[in-house]
Amino acid sequence: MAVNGGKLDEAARAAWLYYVAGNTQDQIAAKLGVSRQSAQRLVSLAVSEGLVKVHIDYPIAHCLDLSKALRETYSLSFCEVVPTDPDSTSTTLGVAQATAAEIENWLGRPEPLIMGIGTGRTLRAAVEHLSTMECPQHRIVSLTGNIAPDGSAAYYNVIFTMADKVKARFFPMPLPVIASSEKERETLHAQPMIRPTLELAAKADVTFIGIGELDDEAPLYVDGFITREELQALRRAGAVTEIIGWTFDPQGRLVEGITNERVASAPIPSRETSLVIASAMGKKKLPGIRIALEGKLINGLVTDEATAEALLTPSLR
Amino acid sequence: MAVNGGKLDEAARAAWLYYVAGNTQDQIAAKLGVSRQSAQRLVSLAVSEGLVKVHIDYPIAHCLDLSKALRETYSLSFCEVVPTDPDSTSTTLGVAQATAAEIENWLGRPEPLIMGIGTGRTLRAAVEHLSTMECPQHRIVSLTGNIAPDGSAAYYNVIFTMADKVKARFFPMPLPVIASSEKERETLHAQPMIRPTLELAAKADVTFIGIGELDDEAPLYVDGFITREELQALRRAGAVTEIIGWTFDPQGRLVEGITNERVASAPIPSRETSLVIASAMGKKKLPGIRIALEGKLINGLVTDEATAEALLTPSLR
DNA sequence: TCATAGTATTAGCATTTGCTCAATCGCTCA
DNA sequence: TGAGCGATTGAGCAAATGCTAATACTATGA
Repeated sequence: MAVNGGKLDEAARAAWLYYVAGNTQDQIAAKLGVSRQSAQRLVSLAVSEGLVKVHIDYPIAHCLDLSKALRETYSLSFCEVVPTDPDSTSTTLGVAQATAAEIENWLGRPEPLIMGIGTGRTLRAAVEHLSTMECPQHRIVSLTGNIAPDGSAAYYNVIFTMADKVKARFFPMPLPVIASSEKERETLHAQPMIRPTLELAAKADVTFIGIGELDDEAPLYVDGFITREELQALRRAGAVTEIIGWTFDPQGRLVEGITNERVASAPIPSRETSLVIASAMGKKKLPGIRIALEGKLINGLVTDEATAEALLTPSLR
Repeated sequence: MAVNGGKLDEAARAAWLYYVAGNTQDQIAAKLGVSRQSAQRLVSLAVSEGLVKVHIDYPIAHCLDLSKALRETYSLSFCEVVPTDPDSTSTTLGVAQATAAEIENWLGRPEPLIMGIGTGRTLRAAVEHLSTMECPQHRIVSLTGNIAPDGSAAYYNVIFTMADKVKARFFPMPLPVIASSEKERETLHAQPMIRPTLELAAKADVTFIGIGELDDEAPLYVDGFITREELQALRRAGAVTEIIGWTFDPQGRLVEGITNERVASAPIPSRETSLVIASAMGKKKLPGIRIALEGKLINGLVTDEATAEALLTPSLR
């Protein structure tokens, strides 16, 4: 650790000399007393370790227009649109960074607040972009259980990753994502360790969530929280999208009778009294995002240009 | 403006594709439908226009140690130490960026606050690194007059530059930096436009200042606020450093009888009830920083490694 | 002491980037 | 209409960067 820390220290220094002071790698090598190649390694290590944060501080007109249009069309309190890289296959590029910036923005406030955190690939990517911060005044509460079907910690439950980066009071949910029966869920929720956490989640000032698909790569199915049969039953019952374990039909209603009665997650916090921000982009998520917007399941959105444009084109449904 | 804005828009997009999405300039050129060289130009334009903000998000152990040591030695409430580039001749490299980040940090808070702003090269460089922000809840007050001896706006009075970047309520001081007599100063200060500004300055929650030398390149002299004779007289009277127009001797006392009676600046706000952060680095500023620290003229500091180390070496005085 | 596995370092090369200079474009004004 | 002039563009090249494969080093255990 000390060795590794020392290495990162050097990497940070090299990256500083490179990006901030504008040195070439040769100059850095000379200053740090290493070879040119080692200097290059240090810089690229710093980049790959996420030590180097780049952001483009200019409101691109088209993105601003889209974000304004989305805010008006769906009466959102918050909306951020990042550029699209047409060739990239990533489903988080840009959105992750912007979400991280918004999370940091909230955590940077001195007055204590409660932040709710959902789950998923996008949110995980966002959390990986967080800076290390000290904010013991805040409470961060997971909205979903963190126990995978095999008993291990669910990988895409981001709260533990977040705890590595941010010093705050964390409230994970030591629960499965979906209980085996409605009764079990009630029992679990009544536990003295769980109840206060659920109450905290309901009081969140701001909440960040992802939006899940229910196609063949549905995260809920891929991660083993539901069976293939349950997935198919959900789809037959009209479920199209999933948010923190809850599945919704195209009208934004919870699909009844299959898994929702057993979902152990907290409900989505109130959109009347708090901010619920979804981060999602990409064609596959489009129907889900639309449902979340039209069903008023969210009142904040981080997405990319291409998705924003599609959301503003009413034609294809 | 529309043309220029459109250009910056493209530049921002190119920079985003380059730095965030990780494209090469050839790929960017293809996506934007321009030549490789044009793409390169757009990216470098974005960099030179300051659209690209890079920061290294890793606490370099040595810098942290120094900042902690400085905090303890001089009972500071705030201290930030940035790396030193041994070859750089800049007197602002790193410190400007770190100061800008700290200013942004304060301005990002939702609760209204009063920020005092001094003057000088370092502060100006810091302000140039600020992002554009909307924060109408805050009030930003200049501690020094902004009228140069020739009647024009004083260049190193940073409040107008800051107003270009940040949307807040600004309170400049339509005064010369040094009045022609003690009496004139009293008259000026009694003016209905000035008095409330001075009162505001005294209530600042946080204040950012630079530290000026009194050698032959003393900013006060170079910018024409004092004559060569006055500079020499100040030095003979023991003055070593200058903060927002006020000159101090090695014990941190105001030097009497030469210019201080005529300085039209607001006093340095209280270090008991507010945070006063100085940004300065470099050998030439060392005596000034020392005086500010030992004389308790400040309770916050942004500096670089080399300067920090020198400040912690008591030997040479 | 020596073998060994894993890690770190170096050399060399292909790619990418930044810069200069000459050519072209587009706009203004006579 | 066309000369003049600044701004923009593209070609070519030198510098900087990133990658790969080969080599050296280090720590561990027999």
